[in-house]
Formats: sequence, C-alpha cells, structure tokens
Amino acid sequence: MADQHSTLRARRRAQTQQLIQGHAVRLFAERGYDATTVNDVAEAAGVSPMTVYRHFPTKEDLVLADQHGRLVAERVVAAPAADLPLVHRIGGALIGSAAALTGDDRGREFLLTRLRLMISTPALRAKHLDNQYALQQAIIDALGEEAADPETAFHARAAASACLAALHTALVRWAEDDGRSDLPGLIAKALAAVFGESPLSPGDVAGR
Amino acid sequence: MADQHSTLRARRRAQTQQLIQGHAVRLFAERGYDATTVNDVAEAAGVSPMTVYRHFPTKEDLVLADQHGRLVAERVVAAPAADLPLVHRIGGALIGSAAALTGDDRGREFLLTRLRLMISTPALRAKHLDNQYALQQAIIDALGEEAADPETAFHARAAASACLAALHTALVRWAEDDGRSDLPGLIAKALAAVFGESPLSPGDVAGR
DNA sequence: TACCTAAGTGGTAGTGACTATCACTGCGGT
DNA sequence: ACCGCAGTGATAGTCACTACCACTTAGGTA
Repeated sequence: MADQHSTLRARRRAQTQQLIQGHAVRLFAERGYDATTVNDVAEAAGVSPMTVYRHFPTKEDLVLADQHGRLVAERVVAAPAADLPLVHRIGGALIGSAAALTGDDRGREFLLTRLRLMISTPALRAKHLDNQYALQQAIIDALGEEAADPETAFHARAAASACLAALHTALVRWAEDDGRSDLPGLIAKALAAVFGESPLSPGDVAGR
Repeated sequence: MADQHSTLRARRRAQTQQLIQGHAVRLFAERGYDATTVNDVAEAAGVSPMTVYRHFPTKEDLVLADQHGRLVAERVVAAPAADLPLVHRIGGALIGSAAALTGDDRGREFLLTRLRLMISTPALRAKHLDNQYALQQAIIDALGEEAADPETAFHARAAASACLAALHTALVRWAEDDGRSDLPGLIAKALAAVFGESPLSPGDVAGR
C-alpha cells in the first residue's frame, strides 16, 4: 500500500532505509549492540544521526524493523480454510510465512543475523517479544468479527498467544542451528508439541 | 538467601526498597510512566536519585521487581507429582502461585496497579514479557536434568512457553476485569483453551 | 570498649538515546 | 515556471544511566 505511487522519492526512501539498516546490523554483529552508538551507524551509512532517527524511531528498530508481522496477519485472514480450528489457521499462516521468508539465501542470512542479535541482546529480545504480542493482537483483530462474545475472544487470545510462543521457540532453535534446519518444519513440530501430535494437513498451510 | 542474617541493615534495606517502589508505582499511576522522571520518584521517596538506582537497576524495575518468578520456579521443581505431564506440572505451579499471590487484598491491589502499568506502557510490557521468557528458561533449567536429549528439550521449551503465554493471556484478562474475577480460574481456563479441555485434577496444583 | 571493614548513601561529571526546533534542498504535482 | 512538502542536517536541549568520588554508620573484632 505504500508503493502505490512507486515514485522516485519512495524508492530512494526505501533504499536509504535498507542502507542504514544494513550498516546497523553489520556493526551490531561486529562490535556488539551496546558498544555501537547510533552515531556510529549514521557515520557508517554516510548520513546524519537525524536521518537515522527519521527512518527508525528507536535504536532497537534498526534490528527489528520488518513487515513480516503484517504479512502473517494478512495470511491468517486470507486463509482459504476459514472453517478449520483457529490454531490450524494461525499455525498454517506462520508456517507458510516462514517458508516464504527462508526462500532466498541472501535474505535468510540477514534474518539469521538479526535473529541472533534479538536473542542475545536483552533490549532487543524484550522489544521483539513485545512485537510478537502486537502481532497476536493484530491477528485477533483481523478475525475479530468472528468472536464477539468474551468467552470466545478469551479462547482465541489464548490460542493465538500459544501459537506465537511456539513460533518463538522454533525461531530460537533455528538460530541455534545457524539456520541449517528447516524452519517451517521446526514451527510445525513446536505447534505439535503444544497442541498435540496432530500433524497439519497440507491444505492448512495458507498461501503455499 | 539474602536474609540469612535478618540483621537491622537488611531490614532497613528492604524497607527503603518498598518505600521507593511504593512511591514510584503511585506516581506512575497518577502522572503516567513516561511523564514521571526517576528524580521525581527519588524526591517523593525522600532519597537521592543515586539511591534509587542502587536499589533498582533500571526505571522499569521500579514496576517489575518482585520475586514471583523465583517462587513459581521453585514450585515447579517441588511439585509432588513429578510423573505428571510437564504441562500439568507447570500449569499447576502457575495456578498455585496465583492463588497465593491474590490472597490478601492489599497485595492484590498493588499487583493490579503494577499489572495495569505493565500492560499499557510499551517499555514495561516489553521488559515484562522478557521476564516471562527468563522465567521460562528458569523452569526449563530447574528440571533440565530430566531432558537431556535435544528433542525432549525442544518439546519442553515449547510446552513451557505455551504455558506462560496462557498465563499472560489470563493476567491481561484479569487486569481488564479489575481483579474481580478469579485469577487461578482464569489461568486454568486459558491453559484448557490451549491444551484441550482436560480440567486439572486437584492433585496437580502444587503447593495448595 | 575502642576499632575497622564494608554497606549504604549522596554529589559531580560524564555518555548516549532521543526530541524540538530551526533552516535548506530538491522532487512532484499544478 | 512555480509552489508545497518530503527529506535532510545542525543545534540545543531532556532524561536514563554510569563511573568516581567522599561521608556516615552498622556489625563484627581485638
């Protein structure tokens, strides 16, 4: 929705963001997150500190910013099998998104570096978990009209939070394996560990 | 382990901590977390800003500091029914801790105020979720010797994370109800929503 | 009882994340 | 050709947090 214009300005904006984030993640991985100042990042990217803050509201966002959350939420809503249990819809969306995300090697390596930072740096880990929580609420809101009464809503929130907890467990394990294992498979295994050993049917995986 | 002496010094220390935290939570609730500086808290408590930082490493800890996590971990380990499924052991410990925690009215009201701050303030919410994650790892470590091989450990981590996700869902709901509903009951319901409709047997609730 | 170590407290001067406000430049639409 | 605004930069601030300093006093010891 942002590139409806695809104007030159928007392209340059996206380009600068990518430039800044690239240098930021590289420096954080090299020197450590706390040991690297925003000024260092700005200097490395060849921009002013002000510009960094314009594109990334906080230092943490330099690592955490992505649109994966939005994609997942869209996937849940666009799930073809709306009659399936909620857990399967969310789980399928998570697995499908993970498959799309780990597709190309370049993106996977970058994601892995960011993930390692998120796990090892307390400030990043905390905000990342909060982002997961925001994603949970986005999912609930996305299919909110289906659960009007409080009991159903509570049930849905519990289920969604458990799904994302399983996702997080899988992500940590994937990072520990240095991305060598199959992420969608890990997520499926984590979900199965939580909700019981019912393997997801192929139709459950939304979008792929 | 700190009050092995129960000396005068230790008592005064605990007293000062309680004094500072009391004023902090009150001010945060009245004026808002971001609008209140650590200096304001120090002034209200009648101590120097230095002293605040000595007792609470970060501003967030003024709201988040408690020993509930330690109690929960101990409860899981001390569970009488070590042969029960992991989920039941953790769930039982959570429910039991919640029951003990919401016992007296004075403590419950304070807990409720802190919880409201944790939910509404992004910085507090993030760090609180990270604390929950630390608790998860503490639980896993506490019964770590039982799960040596990676597969079992992965399963245990997924289960523990889902339990804590259910706990969080229940806590949010409890805060929305202004603490009027039964917290242990909410936790049990959230756990049931995640893991299936098997109600916990009385024996599962560790410690009470 | 006199003494001594260390814990608890306070002051000062920092660093670094983040904000408010100003001015400047160049793309994009009229 | 021309205006408007998005993008960028510099300056000066606020505030969380951290050494590093000195002072007081509790708690054990000679």
